[in-house]
Amino acid sequence: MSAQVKPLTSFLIEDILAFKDHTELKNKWCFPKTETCSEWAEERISEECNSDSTSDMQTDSMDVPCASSSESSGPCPDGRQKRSRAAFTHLQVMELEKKFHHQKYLSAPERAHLASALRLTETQVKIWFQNRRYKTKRKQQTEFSREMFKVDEMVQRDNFVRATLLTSFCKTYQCSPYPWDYGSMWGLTLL
DNA sequence: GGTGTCAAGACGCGTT
DNA sequence: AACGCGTCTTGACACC
Repeated sequence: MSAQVKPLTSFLIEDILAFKDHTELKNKWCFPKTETCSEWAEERISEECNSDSTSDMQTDSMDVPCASSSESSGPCPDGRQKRSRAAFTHLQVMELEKKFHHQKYLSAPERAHLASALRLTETQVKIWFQNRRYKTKRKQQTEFSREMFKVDEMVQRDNFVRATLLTSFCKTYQCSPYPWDYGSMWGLTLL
């Protein structure tokens, strides 16, 4: 690891300790119920120290994406290599989310820096941001269409009320011809 | 078994 | 040609 880049877990744990809303963080990342956020972070620090003292090459389970169980299981019976799906750790996702919240696009140097800090490949960071932008867009679109559906419902209800009122009005006062004969002129939509 | 989530694959497009 | 992007799909996985 380069000298400029902070060791990952310390880098992230400092942020977690600085995180104000522990409850939100715990809910988001499903910390064990008995653990406070600080306890959890401190435990991770001690884990990091232990792992550092044992082996530099040993991968920290908190930092490195979990390889899927299939990855070690080899190729499929038909000979094709079984596709694996890396599951990023909570800390990695949290850092990515934080960065994404701050900026939706990364420059190449920023991507390289983040990738090395999170011990991911640049491609993984790039794809994560790509997928994240798409996810945001999709969410916005569904919210928008839900709103439009609501508006449409309101307009229809409004038209129905207008039509009902006009009908009863005309019946009461025996209007002839009925107002809907002038609908196009008045710009009314009668059901 | 059905379903949702998510990293990665595929494809087309624009930019350099 | 190489690259990054948006978009949609796929496959692995977890949860019920």
